[in-house]
Amino acid sequence: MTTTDEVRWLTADQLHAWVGLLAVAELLPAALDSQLRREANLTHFDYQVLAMLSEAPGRCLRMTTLALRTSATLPRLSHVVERLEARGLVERTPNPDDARANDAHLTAEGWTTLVAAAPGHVRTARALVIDALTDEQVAQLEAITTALLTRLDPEDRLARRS
Amino acid sequence: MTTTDEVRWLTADQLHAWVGLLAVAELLPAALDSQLRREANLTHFDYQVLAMLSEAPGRCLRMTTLALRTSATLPRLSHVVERLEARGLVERTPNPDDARANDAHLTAEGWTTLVAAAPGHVRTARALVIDALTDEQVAQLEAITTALLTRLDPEDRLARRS
DNA sequence: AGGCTTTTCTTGTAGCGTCAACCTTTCCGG
DNA sequence: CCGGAAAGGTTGACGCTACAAGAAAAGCCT
Repeated sequence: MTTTDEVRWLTADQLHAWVGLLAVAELLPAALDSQLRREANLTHFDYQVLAMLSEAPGRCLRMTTLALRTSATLPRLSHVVERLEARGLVERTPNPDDARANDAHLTAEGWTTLVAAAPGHVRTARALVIDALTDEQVAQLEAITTALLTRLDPEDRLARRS
Repeated sequence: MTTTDEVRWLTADQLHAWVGLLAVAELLPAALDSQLRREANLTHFDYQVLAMLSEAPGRCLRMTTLALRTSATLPRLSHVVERLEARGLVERTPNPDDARANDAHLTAEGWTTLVAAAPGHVRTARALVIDALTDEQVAQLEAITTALLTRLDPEDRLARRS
């Protein structure tokens, strides 16, 4: 895999931005997990699953669609939904149109759990990210993440609800 | 923990930036792990450990210092170094000045492993992040991550080599 | 010096994610 | 139709991380 090309090392500015991004990518998920574990006994990924279901029509999505919306692999989602189902927050039912597919839908208890967890989560999002930036920086961040996702997620599988 | 204050929900712009950042924080570490696993049989965290040691004077750091430099908990580092030591990439020796402390230092084999892995890693960093952004955006990203780290890492434990 | 706290690091366990293998069902070419 | 390939999910095993507990040395206070 080592081409004969010379390596183009990073400049000091580029290195700073790179190291900063790595640190954020390392610390942010841990911080979100920690807060949600404490206050709602949920993983951040659990929360995302419940949130995506809550926004879907009928609060119901096929497993594959849900996996794409949450940027997760199918085995991972399968395991997580299995646990959420054991806790009564989600239910799986066979899809009537396609016997291969399974529909995951949010239970009433899952809905109340999500509603109870949401305020604390949003507060954390503000405290750690949004309120630490100027409005201009928020706009810049949106443009930057969009650019990065074209590389990180070429098929653009992410939720584009608009 | 639910204060009586009303929740300040996110605006559409803020939500976009937030969701984008979450997706990046989810996908970037996975992509880096994947590339390094394939080409060098290293975790991205393994790589960071080796890289930090390589930059230290004498290619040697105390475990606690190394943990701070890599934003890791001490148990995590202890386990990782144990595996790296089993592979001959790192060695642990008791610190002569403080009998509680252990020094981790890079072996010759660890150095060659790191040197072999570095070009591919830098290429990935460019392909996924740096080359996807304009110079102006790189500067913006550096400012944004710096602002975020004051919240995510209040004690500012991260490497500040300058 | 004696005892208490703090620091430093290791260990063990439980939980979560990845990977490979597998089983169905559906699609599609001939 | 029928047989092979693809799509949709599940399962089990393995590896890594967090958390809690513990051991040992250093610092501190009197």
